[in-house]
Amino acid sequence: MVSPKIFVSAQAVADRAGVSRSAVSRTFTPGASVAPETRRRVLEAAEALGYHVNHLARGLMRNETGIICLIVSDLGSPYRANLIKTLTDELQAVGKIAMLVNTDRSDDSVDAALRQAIRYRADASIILSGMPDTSITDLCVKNGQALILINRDDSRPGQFGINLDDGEAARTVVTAFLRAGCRRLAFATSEAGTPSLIARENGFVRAAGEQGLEVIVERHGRTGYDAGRMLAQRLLMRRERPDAVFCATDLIACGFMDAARHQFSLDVPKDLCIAGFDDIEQASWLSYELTTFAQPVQEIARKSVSWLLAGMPAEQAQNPLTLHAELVWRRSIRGG
Amino acid sequence: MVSPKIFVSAQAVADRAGVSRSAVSRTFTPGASVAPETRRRVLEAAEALGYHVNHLARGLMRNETGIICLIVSDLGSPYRANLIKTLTDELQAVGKIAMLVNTDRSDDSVDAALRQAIRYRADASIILSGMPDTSITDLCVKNGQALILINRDDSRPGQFGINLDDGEAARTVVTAFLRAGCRRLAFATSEAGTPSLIARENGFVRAAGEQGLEVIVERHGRTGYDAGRMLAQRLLMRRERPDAVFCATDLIACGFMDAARHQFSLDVPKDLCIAGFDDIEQASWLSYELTTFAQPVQEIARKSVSWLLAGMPAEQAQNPLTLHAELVWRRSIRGG
DNA sequence: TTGTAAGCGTTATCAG
DNA sequence: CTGATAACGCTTACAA
Repeated sequence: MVSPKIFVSAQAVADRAGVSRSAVSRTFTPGASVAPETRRRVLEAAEALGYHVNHLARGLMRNETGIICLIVSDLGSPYRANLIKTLTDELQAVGKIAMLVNTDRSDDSVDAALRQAIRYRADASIILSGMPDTSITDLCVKNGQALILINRDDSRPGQFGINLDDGEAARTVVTAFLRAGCRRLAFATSEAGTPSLIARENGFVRAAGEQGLEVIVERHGRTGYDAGRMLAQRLLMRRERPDAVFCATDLIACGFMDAARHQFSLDVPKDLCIAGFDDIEQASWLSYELTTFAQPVQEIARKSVSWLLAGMPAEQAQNPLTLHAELVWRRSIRGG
Repeated sequence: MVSPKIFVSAQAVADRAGVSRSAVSRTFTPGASVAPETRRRVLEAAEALGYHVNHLARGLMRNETGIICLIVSDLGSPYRANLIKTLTDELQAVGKIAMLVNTDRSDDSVDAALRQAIRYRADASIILSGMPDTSITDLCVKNGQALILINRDDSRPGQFGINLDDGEAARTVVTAFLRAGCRRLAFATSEAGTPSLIARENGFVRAAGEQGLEVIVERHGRTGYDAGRMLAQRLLMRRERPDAVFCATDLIACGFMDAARHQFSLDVPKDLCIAGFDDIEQASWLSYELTTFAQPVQEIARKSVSWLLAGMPAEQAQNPLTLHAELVWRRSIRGG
């Protein structure tokens, strides 16, 4: 950094407008009482000088910075990118600003991220992936920092959790597979062990069990396209090849489908039915036309923001909010 | 916001450790001189109290906040998401933090974003899309805010520009198409009019012209998959169907390829050669295997950050930096 | 409605 | 090496 950084201050504006600096402050404080004429002169001077309120100093006094910290891993994936996009949109719409912390590098980096949030006195942190230590989340809550956990499944007091009904989605898939005449069910997932992935797996195995069917569960690597290809490799080489696969995410499903078609020359959905989860953009592409569950991204973002503004509704104080993931029917399962 | 927000201050730590607050400050300032014993006691007290330096206050004094503002549209697209991910990674590695502003909503929102950057006294802004008014960029530069423009093609003094050699890439494509025996060239692009898209178009038309070939340029809608499908619809219904298409981005190429195969039953690359640009993850998926140009994302991020830290190298003071986009050869062009 | 003055949590300066 | 003191740019009683 070489720059001089000489920003214009409220004092300078006050001098030019011939008023006190409090008058300047009030002009830029919504709802403060200031005479129209004073206001006009202040705004004129501010415009001429290129004045912008220093939000750092303001945050120092007001004890509210307007900064919301987004803590996220796997930011490059379509689902996450979309969620971030929607969240920043909603935040900006109410005058907040997003601070972005990427936790791809290491495992304890969620803690580090949360510490950053505290240092910048963020009004809240939204955790989209990874689990922080309770010690540090306690610190956040103690310091009055709101904490929102998305798809993380746990619900400690003082935190706001949003989850999906992965269990119900899993039941829906089993029904669809059965109706398509499938009997040999498989679940393809990664080794990540994320709460939502686990919920989908357990839900699927249980629902299949209730129909008297056993599920082959295969897991491999990091959640993504390559994992899907690898999982197909393993599952489709079996003697008793599955005829229906529920993939933990759409990315896995895309990889799985590609391997099934291009490497095993299978016809989807004739030889093999596939379902995914997330409804990423690629799921609707002509090469996939994947039947999947849509994450209610918009609603997740809206609920989060409204909670930030209005405080936690009493009903949610203890239990996390559970939203519905809607089935999007496309061609990867027979007989829609 | 309901929360009380009682953060612990340096004073509290000083009291507990039995030292002055300057001692506390020095303990957390890299390179400041403080006795080991004092340091130990301060750290102990800080740990016990859960103290974290207030970066807002620090920024106020130091005139350096550590905040870098990322201004971006189309954040959900694979290329942009990946760039953001890489940039935040690189920024965090040197102790900076990213502030994210989404400019999808309106056209003048880049200006609004830049104003946010000023309000929070960001050390720099990195503009990944859209063009701000010169009036506001001048304001940034005047205030000592560094400004980095990526793929924006212009180069005003005090700003740091990074571009790709789209022209050379275009020449390379023409050569590849000719070698594959293609004669009827087309360029598929959106109506966005982004500098890089225009550079690719002009470069392609020119390079083809040098070989005595004319290019059919078709443009439609917003840059993305759907535009690609639509463009295929138009181009492939022509009497003289093109036998080679250069798509302005990979997303367009994916849509184009899908439409060509699934709606026009064409064989890629036998009936039709396709090239894209960006090398997004999907380009390597088995359903596409798209020949494309890789954006040097890592290098873009590295250069940006190093410029932030070290200041602008003299050679780049006037001219933007031009990086090379490497051809990634896959199966969508015949005869690699 | 306005100005004055105190204070937010830091860091930089400067004696000791 | 340490501690007092003065900024930094703002908001907000409080008094005028």
